[in-house]
Amino acid sequence: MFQGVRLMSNTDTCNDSRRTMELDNQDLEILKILQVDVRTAIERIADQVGLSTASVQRRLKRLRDNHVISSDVAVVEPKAVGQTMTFLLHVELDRDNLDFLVVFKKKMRNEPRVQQCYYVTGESDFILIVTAKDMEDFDALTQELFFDDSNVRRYKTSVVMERTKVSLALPLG
Amino acid sequence: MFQGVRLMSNTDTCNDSRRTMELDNQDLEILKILQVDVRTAIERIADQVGLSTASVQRRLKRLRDNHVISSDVAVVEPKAVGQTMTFLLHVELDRDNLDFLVVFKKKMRNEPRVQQCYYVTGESDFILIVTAKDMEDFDALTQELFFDDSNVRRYKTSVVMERTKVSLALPLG
DNA sequence: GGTGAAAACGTTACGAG
DNA sequence: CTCGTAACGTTTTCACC
Repeated sequence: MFQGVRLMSNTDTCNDSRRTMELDNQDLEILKILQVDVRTAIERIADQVGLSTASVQRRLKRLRDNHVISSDVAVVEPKAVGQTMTFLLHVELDRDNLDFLVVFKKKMRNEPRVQQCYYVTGESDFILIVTAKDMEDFDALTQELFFDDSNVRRYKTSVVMERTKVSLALPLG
Repeated sequence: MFQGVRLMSNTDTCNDSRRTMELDNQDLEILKILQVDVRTAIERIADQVGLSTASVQRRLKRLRDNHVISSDVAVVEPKAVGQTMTFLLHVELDRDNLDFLVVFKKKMRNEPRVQQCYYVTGESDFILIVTAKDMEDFDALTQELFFDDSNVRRYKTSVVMERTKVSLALPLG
């Protein structure tokens, strides 16, 4: 019985609607606006871009269907919800074993206090951006992530004194 | 002539509607949902939280007016718009002079390729998360940011091999 | 905090270029 | 294949309970 994953041959088309999509200037204009405020009325976008609402609508649907827009999120102010501290961690793993990597990444993705996790070149393996309510919360987190049954060789903590710029916006056009 | 910054006395009230607001579990539930998808219909949120749409509506307005929700953004997929590379930079400034700091921060906020900028404790002064179209684009950026008329003592580049987790979501409740 | 009517908004079908 | 117009359905908003 065939239990493996069905792989695509070279000639197959990758049909997960993630193929690169051509974007014209008007698409980019739409993205520029929505990157700053998703709640902008389509009518207003239409005015600004010089298209009808229907056209903007269609483009928007295409942008979302093709995962050019990967998500639409409300950005919450950390201090307003008691997350008063931000840290930046450099993490070095014990081995470059693939299984450990997979386990570690999964752990990061499942931990809400880890906002961001980057696998990088250089001395460290991973760089994490982490929020915590207070020092105690942070200590508990490092305990969970790095001591209890872990393959972390060492880690280095930087305290964020100021979140000078925090965004996911991209340069467009 | 008075040229300094007008400081608030201890007894002044900071009247920018950014004062801490009490959040109950239902507010947190609303935030949890919107953090993942701002486009969730209010009716659906109401169902999930166990309130009427009007109530959710009012809470939402309060959350936005009080900057608990600081913005609503569309997250764009970097690769889809030609931003194929991500870097993490450690930057050390020449002096801890306040004016230099202010100038540097402003530069970071005005540069679209700098997505994030954190002022941190430790060896480095700043940590940047940067996107670029390619190596050439990245080179141009470092040139602009760090060489032309700058107070940067040194910087270190890490190439991001994988954006394992990239979000601005916070742990709530 | 809930209800419901009015208004605003997003969506889709259609015909045109 | 993409546009705009216009009618349609849904969602949000708001005065009132």
